[in-house]
Amino acid sequence: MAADALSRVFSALADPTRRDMVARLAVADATVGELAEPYDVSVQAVSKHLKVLEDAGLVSRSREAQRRPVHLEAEVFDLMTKWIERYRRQAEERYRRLDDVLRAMPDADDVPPPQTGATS
Amino acid sequence: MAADALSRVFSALADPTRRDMVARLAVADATVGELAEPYDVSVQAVSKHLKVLEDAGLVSRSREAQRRPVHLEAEVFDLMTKWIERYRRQAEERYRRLDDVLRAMPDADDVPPPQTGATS
DNA sequence: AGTTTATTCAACCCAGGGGTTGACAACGGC
DNA sequence: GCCGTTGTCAACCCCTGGGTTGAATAAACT
Repeated sequence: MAADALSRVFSALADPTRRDMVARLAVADATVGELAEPYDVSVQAVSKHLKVLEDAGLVSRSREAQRRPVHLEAEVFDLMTKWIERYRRQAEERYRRLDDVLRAMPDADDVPPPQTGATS
Repeated sequence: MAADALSRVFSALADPTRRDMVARLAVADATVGELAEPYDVSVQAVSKHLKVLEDAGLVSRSREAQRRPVHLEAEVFDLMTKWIERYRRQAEERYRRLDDVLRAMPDADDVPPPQTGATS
């Protein structure tokens, strides 16, 4: 579901096990078996997690003999950081602007003017 | 599930509708009704989405008459960006180091030395 | 007090996610 | 050629997530 790339990346990283895998893959490539070892789940489950990460573009696998070493693809992170930064900045700017407004009118709390209050 | 904060944030943003809400809230606070208007889902569904965003710490609601204006809390973004940047940097550094290694040994492809090959 | 407006709560439905086990495919080693 | 290793596919189970509808709460308006 939610076929778009950004959703897939966020969704992939919403799982602590998968985040941990990413963390470990940042240090070094690894095989499925190696990745599975620390967790007490089946290798199949880990394989599924890897598929999720792969579909999100976070990871690539190169066939090498019967091993399938897993490699972290860090570029996809940009997709997220760009999205996040965009709205973070927007929100911060809005906050700053609000500050300005408040500073500019130090008096007008909420009190509507007693008459002719058509200032929507 | 996955009670940890980071999982909640990633999970919250894994939904396109919720990301769109965040995008709109970056521009201005809004009420539930206002937020619901563009989407063709029930107001209840939107209310649920907001609960998810709130549990993730991405938005806050202040009671004001019978309205519950929704406000974006951008600080939580830091949680994600920190996580992401950490592993992105690590991965990039590793990549750089690999480059160095490859540049340092321009000859040794894969070919193991024909004898006394105990160099694991 | 009664009605309207704004929002949430509760119960339910269905699809998908994460887990399992068991069988299968693809290789390298002997 | 056969066996062991490595990984995936398939079927299944259970639970959560997003959606629905209907009722309940809360506050303003009249």
